[in-house]
Amino acid sequence: MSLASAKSERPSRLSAMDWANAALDVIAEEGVAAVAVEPLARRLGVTKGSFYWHFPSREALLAAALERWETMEQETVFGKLEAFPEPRERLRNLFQLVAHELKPHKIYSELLKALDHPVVQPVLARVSQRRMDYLAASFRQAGLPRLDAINRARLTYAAYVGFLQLSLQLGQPRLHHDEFEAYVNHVMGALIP
Amino acid sequence: MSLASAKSERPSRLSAMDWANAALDVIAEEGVAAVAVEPLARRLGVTKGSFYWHFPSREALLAAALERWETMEQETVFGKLEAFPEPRERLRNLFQLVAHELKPHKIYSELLKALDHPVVQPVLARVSQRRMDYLAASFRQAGLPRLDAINRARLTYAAYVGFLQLSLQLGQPRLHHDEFEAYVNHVMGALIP
DNA sequence: GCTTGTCAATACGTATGCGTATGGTGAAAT
DNA sequence: ATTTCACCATACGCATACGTATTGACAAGC
Repeated sequence: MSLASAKSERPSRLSAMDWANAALDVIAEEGVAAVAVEPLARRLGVTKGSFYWHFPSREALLAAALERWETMEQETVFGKLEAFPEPRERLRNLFQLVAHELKPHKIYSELLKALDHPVVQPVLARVSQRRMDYLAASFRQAGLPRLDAINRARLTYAAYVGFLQLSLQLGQPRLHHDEFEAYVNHVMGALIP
Repeated sequence: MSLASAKSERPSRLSAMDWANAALDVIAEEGVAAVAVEPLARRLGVTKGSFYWHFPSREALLAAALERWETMEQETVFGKLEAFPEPRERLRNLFQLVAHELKPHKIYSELLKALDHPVVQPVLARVSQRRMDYLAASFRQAGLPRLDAINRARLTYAAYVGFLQLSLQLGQPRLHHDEFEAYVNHVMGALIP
């Protein structure tokens, strides 16, 4: 635990980033709708008098939190994949990556449920587009024709999004480790050329 | 327009089913969170004094609406497919069906975004499970081994759910008719054995 | 024609959320 | 030691939502 990161430490004084981080925590746990000023303040051990010093509105907090998430996102997901130059191998590792680190995808999953919100929509549109472009480029390098690569990327990303919602939100494919491993292998066999 | 179905007809007196239908309309248009008593009453040209005669609470309305949707669901989606006994052909028609009738899937898509709600969750769990079982059985009949059929069903349904969220909610793959047709063909080529 | 039952209007109480205004506090700067 | 400023508490106004209680309208049945 660092100086001012944990929730129950009372760092005495907060910064705007503390609020943004707390907002991201709440999004991951209870969704965007649960990001309310007074509950957040209680969670941080202060009152909303503090909040409105750091932010002019709830929307501003959401925007700041999402901006923070978007940059973190880009580094973690794409950074780890540049180590694999061979496209097929990179795709395999992409699947393994999103398969074994389900927790960091909770936020993405919750944001999918809040696409009505005008602040959320453009952020998720950018992130999703970047990822699909990345997928399409990888499929292209793996030998698929241009249009096939694009459609395969759409299908692959849709499968990712759908699996996220079904497992994280619905709890539907409640798979154990072995079943999950078998599913990932099946997906890779079906989607990687 | 029938006797008491349209929104601006003022049928003078309402039934519980009218409220449930209106709730489903609102879910399709604005999501579950938008199902509020007073706005619904305004929409129907009455006040909430009417509502609380038909239903004891908002939750009861949601439950009634979802029950109605679940039964309608089962008839429309599965009924049209029993005409095709050959499994591969049936799968093709299933894809074509959900591909060309996107509007009836709006409710499903909105319910996916409301899985936090305790009334929504079990309904969507049942519907999704039935559909995945149906898919798995079809893949099995198409010649896939048991476990492969199950995993292929998971993958296929995840692709369906993901495409729904990406297109209906995010508006991400904003495809024209030809592109869409090409995508569906690509999906069928990749997923149907 | 009077009663009864069904559906609806009105008024009220309560909770929660956003945002504002204003005053308070403690630590650092001078 | 005093001032200053960043941060926070408190109190308020307002809107929206759920739910209750009471009264009213209107058609059907007797």
